[in-house]
Amino acid sequence: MSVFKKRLGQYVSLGEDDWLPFDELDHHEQVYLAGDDIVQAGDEIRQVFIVMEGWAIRYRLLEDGRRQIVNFMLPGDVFDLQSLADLKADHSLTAITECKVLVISSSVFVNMLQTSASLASAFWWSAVQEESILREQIVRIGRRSARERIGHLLLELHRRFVGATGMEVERLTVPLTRADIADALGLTPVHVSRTMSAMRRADLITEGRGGEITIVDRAKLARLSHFDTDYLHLKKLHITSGRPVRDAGEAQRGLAD
Amino acid sequence: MSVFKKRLGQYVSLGEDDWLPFDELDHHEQVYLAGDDIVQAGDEIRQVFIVMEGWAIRYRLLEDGRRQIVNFMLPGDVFDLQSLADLKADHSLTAITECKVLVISSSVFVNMLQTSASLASAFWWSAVQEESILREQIVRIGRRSARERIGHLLLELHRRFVGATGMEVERLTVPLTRADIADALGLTPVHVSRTMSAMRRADLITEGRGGEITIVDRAKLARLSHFDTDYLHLKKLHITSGRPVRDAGEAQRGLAD
DNA sequence: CGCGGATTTGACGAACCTCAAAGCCAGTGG
DNA sequence: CCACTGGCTTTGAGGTTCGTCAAATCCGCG
Repeated sequence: MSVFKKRLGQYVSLGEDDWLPFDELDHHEQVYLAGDDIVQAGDEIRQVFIVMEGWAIRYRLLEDGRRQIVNFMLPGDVFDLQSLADLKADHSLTAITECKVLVISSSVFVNMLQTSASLASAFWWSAVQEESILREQIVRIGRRSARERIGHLLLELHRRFVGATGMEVERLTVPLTRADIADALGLTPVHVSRTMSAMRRADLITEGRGGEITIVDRAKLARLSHFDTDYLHLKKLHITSGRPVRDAGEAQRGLAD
Repeated sequence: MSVFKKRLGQYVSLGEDDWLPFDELDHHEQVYLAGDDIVQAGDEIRQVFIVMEGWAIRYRLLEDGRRQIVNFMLPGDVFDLQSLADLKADHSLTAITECKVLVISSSVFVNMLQTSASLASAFWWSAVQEESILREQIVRIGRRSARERIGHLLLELHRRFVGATGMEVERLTVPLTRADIADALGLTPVHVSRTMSAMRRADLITEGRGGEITIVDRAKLARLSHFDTDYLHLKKLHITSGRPVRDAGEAQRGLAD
């Protein structure tokens, strides 16, 4: 099953049949190389995108060159649902690794949402989760120290990666430079470097070659970073007649997992 | 016309007829006093809320008491559209002045969206704008100095207030303490106080009694704060057969207005 | 007038930034 | 196979912005 069906499956249980209206959609797959723009600020977008492979960033550039990464797009993430409102993009999107992306015309997509209540519900969850991640990003950079920010971000990326791929990896390969991390967290590359060195010395993380980061003790790092998965809304619901109903068998409130 | 019809009217042109499905909705009005919680983190919300009067804040509390205000809710703002996905709130909402709020059951609200494409489009815009404001908040606290943050926030609040009420006020009455501003911008009350004093001395703002703030020279403050209204998506579109079409007569790109 | 909450001011400290040089790769070409 | 290159990371020294603590002031209100 594809990444993104797996990801939406974190929240809703959809059978293969439920996906039919989606599978019949007219779409095409597009490959972007690392560094390619997917969306530029000012573009009028008429498509919905779904990341199938690779990582991308959403960011804004200030006139003086400062950059703020707003969030990360991982495999399974759906984006520019905002295009359904037919607005100009107020930010840019760039692939940071080679990316395979599914492209669907907004109007075709809207039609699908109208025919299938369960799919609409699934994609609505995706939009809600994205917004929730934005809010958490605000808390992260507004009220946390450098070490907390980095730890918290790593835990989020790990959790999202596991959620999307279904692979319970220990080691997370993060294709981010120190500058990327800095621009996401409102820090400088230099300070990120220093802080991560300290985290390595404190046995919180280890780093291998090629951006491979291992979180040594997730519970410990979660405590130090005040990380709680609630905002990712990972509880699974069951769809019944278009209205999701909470599944009592899946109650769990996750600390670092 | 009510505040929030006026606000949604910033983006879509809806006649009185278009509002009929909405006006027939079963709803009630609720008054909250300053300090009252409207939503608490952890609540399972089944309602959509529309602020008619007053200001509210959406915030998260960390275990050690740190608070981050995620955004401000002004008259005309619609919130907890996320409740349509039937999730637990991951943040709290509190009135900071006396608030009059329209409360509508989520399921009733969803039905309305399905019957009226133009209303669905209008509320979709509202959700998109809210998300865009969140992104700008990230840029604001991630990559701007204290003075830029405060100036930028004041300009946003001013612009949103004018948009919602239709009143082209010069003087903005901001019911925020220094602690509120600090918690919104990732600063401390002390530093906010110092920075605003400096802004007064620099003739950027003046403050009267009761939280009344006047932005002396909007264009100048906008330049200093790198404020650009694009992210508020204020361009008006016309609805035609459910799909909005750009109105060529309204092209304008706003600096501080 | 006096109380309580918010704001301001001052002195000092910490977290994070800037500039700059050195180190570390991975890839390239001789 | 080795030297060279360019990008990223690390380290150091010193500076700035913002935070902390605490006292003083202001202001609305009973």
